[in-house]
Amino acid sequence: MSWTDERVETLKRMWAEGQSASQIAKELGGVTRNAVIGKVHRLGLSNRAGAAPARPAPEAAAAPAAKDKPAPKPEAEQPAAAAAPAPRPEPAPASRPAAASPAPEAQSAAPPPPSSRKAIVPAGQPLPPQPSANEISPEALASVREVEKTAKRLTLMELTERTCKWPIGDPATDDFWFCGLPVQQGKPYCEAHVGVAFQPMSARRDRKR
DNA sequence: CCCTGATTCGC
DNA sequence: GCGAATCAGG
Repeated sequence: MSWTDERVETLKRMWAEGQSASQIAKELGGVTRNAVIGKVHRLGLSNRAGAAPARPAPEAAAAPAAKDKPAPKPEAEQPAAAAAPAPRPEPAPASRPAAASPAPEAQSAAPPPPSSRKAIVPAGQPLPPQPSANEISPEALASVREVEKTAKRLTLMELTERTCKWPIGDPATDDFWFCGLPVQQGKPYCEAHVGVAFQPMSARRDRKR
């Protein structure tokens, strides 16, 4: 795969959106996160908001000796960076593009409690893609079935923070185990199970009787 | 252990 | 220019 304009564009966009290099690599396909990071650097768009610990000076290493080591120029870094001391108006930790709320009218939630309350957190994102369907997507179901074939079949005691805790089988029988595949970070389940565990919203109607 | 980005350097 | 290997940190 090569860095076509299109791919570079996607890279730029996603990087700007705060997507991680691995996510971008996954999206692009055919490249590793290393490749993405390398490209990001070469493109000169490195540090996103203040999240870069910035490797301290690696320090000019030892002796170049006789090899082809042109005189190491101490200062020869990014020319562009220096010229643009980007002022950072918003220290917002969230790198999400502010949701467009064209409706200035009331309607919006978030009734700000007058006071006497601990500062309420700004509130989460507007949960964008919410398919109205309360059904599990066919793909999700399919992948679950697929996954259950390759699951690690862990026992309760074998579960860790990083193993999918999705139960499979009947607890009343020996045929019961936990998925055990690597969890999706921050979630209790693997990707496939997260897909079915966190449904958009369940319209669990009380049975219509 | 999982992840993140940063840097180096042979290609 | 590219990106694997490596590094440093969370």
